[in-house]
Amino acid sequence: MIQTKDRILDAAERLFAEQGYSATSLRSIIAAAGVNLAAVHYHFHSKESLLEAVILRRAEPANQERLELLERYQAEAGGRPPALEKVLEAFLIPTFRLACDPSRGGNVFVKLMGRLHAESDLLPGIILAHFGPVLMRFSEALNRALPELPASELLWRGRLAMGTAAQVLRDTPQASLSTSEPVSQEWEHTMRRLISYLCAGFRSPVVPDTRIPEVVPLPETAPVQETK
Amino acid sequence: MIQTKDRILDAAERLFAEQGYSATSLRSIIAAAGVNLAAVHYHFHSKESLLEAVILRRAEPANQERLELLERYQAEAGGRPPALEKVLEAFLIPTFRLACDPSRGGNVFVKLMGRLHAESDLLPGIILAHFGPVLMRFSEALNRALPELPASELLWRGRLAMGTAAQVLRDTPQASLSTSEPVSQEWEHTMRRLISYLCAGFRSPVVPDTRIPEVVPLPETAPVQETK
DNA sequence: GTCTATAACTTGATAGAC
DNA sequence: GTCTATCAAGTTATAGAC
Repeated sequence: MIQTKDRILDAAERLFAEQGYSATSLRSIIAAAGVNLAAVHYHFHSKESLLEAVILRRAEPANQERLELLERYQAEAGGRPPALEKVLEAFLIPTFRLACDPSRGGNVFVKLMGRLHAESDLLPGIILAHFGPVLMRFSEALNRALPELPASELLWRGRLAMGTAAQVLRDTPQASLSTSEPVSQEWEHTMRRLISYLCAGFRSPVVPDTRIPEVVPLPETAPVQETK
Repeated sequence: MIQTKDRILDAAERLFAEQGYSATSLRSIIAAAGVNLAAVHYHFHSKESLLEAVILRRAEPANQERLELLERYQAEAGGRPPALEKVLEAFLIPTFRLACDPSRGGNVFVKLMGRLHAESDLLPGIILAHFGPVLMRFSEALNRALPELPASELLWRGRLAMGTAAQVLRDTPQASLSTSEPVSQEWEHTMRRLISYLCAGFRSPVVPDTRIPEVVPLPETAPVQETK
């Protein structure tokens, strides 16, 4: 029989994904899991810690996979930086693999991540800290795949890409979850389409900043010649 | 002195945007607005109706503007369908105009919309109904701007674009709100960059569907002629 | 580890005086 | 229209028996 701890995690994962964090009460979770309220506090101290545990259970191995994939692609490229497509793939494959493996939460978890991405203002920064190293490695890889793009623009587009991906994770229906093992076909296609879309965005022409730069007044004590 | 009703709307708008709908209590709203709890129920029946009122106050005129702009661009194009850039502009200009007019909620409202876009599973469909006509007109315009793109792909990319825009609205800092009137410069630039990014995505190559089509078995009892 | 019981508090909503 | 007072229900969290 499945452990109480896992049943709580499963139920919480599903309900958080469906209704959001604050809209989901611990009581609805224990009802769905068929366990006692006190068990939640025994295993996970608090509601917030429960959310963190729900996330870490999936995100930890997925992030590991992401780094391994990126490293492999870098090795395959033989010294040269891997192409943009490959970098995105290294990030998205583990994501979509989660999405089609029922034993790893299936569609539910990625939906949760898509949600939290918007709700995250009130999320404990601790959670985001777990994604820190991964994000750093990938932004570095993006930088090398798009050397022409100014760093600030790259950062911005990176965030847009995250928003776009979150959108896909959120509203892709939970269709083929009950189907057989390599459900991947549908997801594979979705991922290819997403990557094509994202690459085009990353490579779109940079719009020059035509703003009038703010005039920063020189300190009064500045000598005359310094203005040049 | 400002009416109670408006003070409630203002406070609710800000708090919903900052914390999300379910995480914001009516009591925190009345505290911020400096009004009585009963006043909320007097003016807006319920919490849900309050949210609806908050949205409609801004969305109604913005949607009007969107339709007018689209119509103007169509007239300017003289019979021919306006370019993709123009269609996106017609949708986004009113959005970003909201974002830089302090008297119309400024950054706060667009942030709320960015949030609700993700939280919307539990939102009353009534609200989305108000956007219905606008979305219909624009998807039609998009279709004519991109005649080569299959309808299903266009719909999908349209949703991605909404997700991308929501991301921008959500995390653009509330910087220049306190600055002088035509704050627009910063937003104008942001909008241009967003449009460039989105156009590239819309025009990215379509990934062919390599999935094996599912075999639909014919019903055994079906007579040959009856199907028609 | 799992339960019951309950504390301590917050929530949305309403009735009724002014 | 605006207030006070209050309801009924729901919330997270904990103490203590088994």
